[in-house]
Amino acid sequence: MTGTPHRRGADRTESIMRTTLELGQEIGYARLSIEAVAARAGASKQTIYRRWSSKGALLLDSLLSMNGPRLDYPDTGDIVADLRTQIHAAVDLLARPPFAPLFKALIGEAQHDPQVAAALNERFITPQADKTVTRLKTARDQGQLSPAFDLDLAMAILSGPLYFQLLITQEQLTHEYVDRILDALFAGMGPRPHTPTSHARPPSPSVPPA
Amino acid sequence: MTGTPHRRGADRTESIMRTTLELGQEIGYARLSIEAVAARAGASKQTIYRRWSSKGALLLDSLLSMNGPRLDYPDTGDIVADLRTQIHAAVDLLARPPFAPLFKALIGEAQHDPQVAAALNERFITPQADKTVTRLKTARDQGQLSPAFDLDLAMAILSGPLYFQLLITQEQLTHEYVDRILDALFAGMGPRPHTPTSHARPPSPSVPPA
Amino acid sequence: MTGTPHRRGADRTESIMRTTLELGQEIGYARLSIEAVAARAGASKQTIYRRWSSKGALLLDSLLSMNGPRLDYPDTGDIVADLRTQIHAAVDLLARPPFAPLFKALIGEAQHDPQVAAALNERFITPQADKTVTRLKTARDQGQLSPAFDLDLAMAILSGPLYFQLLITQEQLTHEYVDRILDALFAGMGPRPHTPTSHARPPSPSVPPA
Amino acid sequence: MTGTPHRRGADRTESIMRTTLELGQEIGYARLSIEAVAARAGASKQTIYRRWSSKGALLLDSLLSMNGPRLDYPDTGDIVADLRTQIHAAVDLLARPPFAPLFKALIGEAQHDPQVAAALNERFITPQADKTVTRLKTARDQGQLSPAFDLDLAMAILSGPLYFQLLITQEQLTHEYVDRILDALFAGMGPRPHTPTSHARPPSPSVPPA
DNA sequence: ATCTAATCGAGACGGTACGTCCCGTCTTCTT
DNA sequence: AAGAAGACGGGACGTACCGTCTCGATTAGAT
Repeated sequence: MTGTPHRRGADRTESIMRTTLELGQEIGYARLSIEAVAARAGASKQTIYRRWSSKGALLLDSLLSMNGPRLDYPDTGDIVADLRTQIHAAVDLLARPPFAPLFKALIGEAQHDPQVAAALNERFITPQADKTVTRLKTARDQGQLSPAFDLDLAMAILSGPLYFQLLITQEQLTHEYVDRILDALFAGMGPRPHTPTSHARPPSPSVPPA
Repeated sequence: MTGTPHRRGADRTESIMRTTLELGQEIGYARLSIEAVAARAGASKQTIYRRWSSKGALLLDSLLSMNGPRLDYPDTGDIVADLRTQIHAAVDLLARPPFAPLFKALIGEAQHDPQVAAALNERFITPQADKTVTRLKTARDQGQLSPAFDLDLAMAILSGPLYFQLLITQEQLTHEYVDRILDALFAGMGPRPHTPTSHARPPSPSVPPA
Repeated sequence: MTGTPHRRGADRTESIMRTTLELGQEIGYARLSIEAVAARAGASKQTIYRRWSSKGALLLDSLLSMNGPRLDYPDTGDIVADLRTQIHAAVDLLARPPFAPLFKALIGEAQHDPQVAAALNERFITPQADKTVTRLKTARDQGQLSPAFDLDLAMAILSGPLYFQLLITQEQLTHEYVDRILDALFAGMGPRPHTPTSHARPPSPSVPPA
Repeated sequence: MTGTPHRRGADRTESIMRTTLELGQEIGYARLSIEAVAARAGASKQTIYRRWSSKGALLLDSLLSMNGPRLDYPDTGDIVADLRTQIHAAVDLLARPPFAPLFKALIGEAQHDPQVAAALNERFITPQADKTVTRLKTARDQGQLSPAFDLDLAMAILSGPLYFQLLITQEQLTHEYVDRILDALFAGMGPRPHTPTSHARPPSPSVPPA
């Protein structure tokens, strides 16, 4: 007689994902084994393999199941402030413990598992990109964005520097760093009469080109 | 005294690294085993473990040993053109077969192996960043760069979008895409009288030195 | 419920033991590796380690599983003849090819593996000793044995010389040699009027059954 | 610079053998490696391999080099007493710590290494047997031994039971046990008017009862 | 309410690779 | 010339997990 009777379906799915996150946080993704998840979750390996085709797939689902603070854009009318708000939230969730190591590991996994890469894009990156582009479109219509700015590049330009910090240099990703990146991006690298962007401050009456 | 551990030592080292790249290209990093490298290189596992503490460390060394086309900056006087040249070269080497999969896998490995992450930064990323910053400093002194631009962010802003494309969306990284990113970055996202940047065209005599 | 762990369990066990004996005979115990047994038996190493904790334990089980000619004592009424019969059978089985080398190796293993030593005694030596003592008791009651003879020493005195020949001098252990030893033991080393023991000949009507 | 300069020849030989015994006593023969002996003795592996062809050969030499209390027979005129004295000495040396485990291991090694078996016989067993037979011959001439006793069997019959106790049952080998064996052997197993053997007492005038 | 089919926990199984130990040979440098 | 040091190819160790596979016990829905 086992302690708990066999529970089925969604029940099992959910408890396996919860265990995956727990165990992943404790020992790290690299040392996480399906065997160990099964043991800790009181599930059989079959039950896991029935649902997920790989460790990466399991982790992806587990992370997405967190249903953490929804990463949705506010619209206060100030695009830079809104980006800042949203990116701060994303950074808080994904670039800090306890989930940063797992999120990073997931991206690591995507480097040699095309299925994980595809699923990650489909279920997380693209939706996030869509929201960003939508919000930026509104801003462009309001004149807060250079009309020449190529929105297709938005995600790469906005997120790229942050992923770089997260994945490559692996230095701490602070709010202050996010702000500096945003300021630099809005100002541009090119030479011009230095019109100090006001974006680092609370929403000022936007759109005042002379 | 030669400085090298022994002739046969260096010999073995080199042949093991060559085999690692070969085999890694054939079967992919994930399925690459130290056992298999040893077998193909005609070396014993100990000989490999004597030199490298992990598969990641071995791959890092192997990739760096390629001594491929040196990724050094030209200085034609036009910063955008020079960045373009240099980044095109980097993309050709690292974001295309045969090395892209291994380079991606290496970064993947860095996500759960701090030693690999540290070595990657120390031996590849930081030197590359230093060269970039040096070249940008020259450009700033020549007025080709916004004096307000924070050079500490340069690598993140310039490389981030490319790594994003390489690691996250995993879409093809073309020269054309690089150019678009560069243009967008120099123009900036912020609204302003659209002074078309000249960077896509041959170096214009921008701000002569006094 | 069958009592056996599963049909396939017993199957595997049996085929591994058979392979052990085969391979052991071919290449000798010293060069016998669990790795090789696994490979030849088409089993995984884990399957072997699940059942046996060491090479010695595996060999012991394999040898005992032979269920060769049962080494049981006859009782013809003539103790010396019966000992001779039984010891001849034991010698034929354990002191000659194909099993002698493995049996010797097993005893060799017992010299540095207490578990093997204990198991060897418990499962082979002691049972054999018990049978011997039982048969000797009957003989003593019939006056065929010196009443002063210490039965606790029986195994050591009867088997010792044979193990000495087998393990130490490593000369051939012939039936003739066994007979000479038996004669000498029954006669004793001490001086006395040489009453020729009849034991070297067919059972003479010594002490008729009542 | 090493602490001690390279010493040569016999010096090295002797220190390696000493280390072998030391280390063998500490960790047991099974876990004793030539690598470890070399390290502890401050010798190179070559130096060991130059002198000994196997671990067994090294151990044999090391044990024989002890030059312990010479196992030579006294001749007090009482054969049983002399055997007792000599065997007690042998047991004290070889069947007790610290050398028993190594001696047993050596015999174990002889079971799968014919070279060790041959050397063990040639250099230890046979010489010992010769001494025994010589002493027994004297005793026979003095009428202390059955004239029918086959001296070729002497070693097997006298030593066999002790080796049995040492190698097979692996129970403690006490002086008392030795005495009981001697008594039983001299008395013989066969039935006869129970003439209590006097062997446990000082040499009584042997020679048969009329 | 019973039966049947799906699902589960448990864990054996063949397999691959791990990282380690030690083998016996070899090369190099030291004394 | 002899030795210390230790690199080297090789073989095996015992372990960890992989993904697949029985095997009964449990459970839910169809009868």
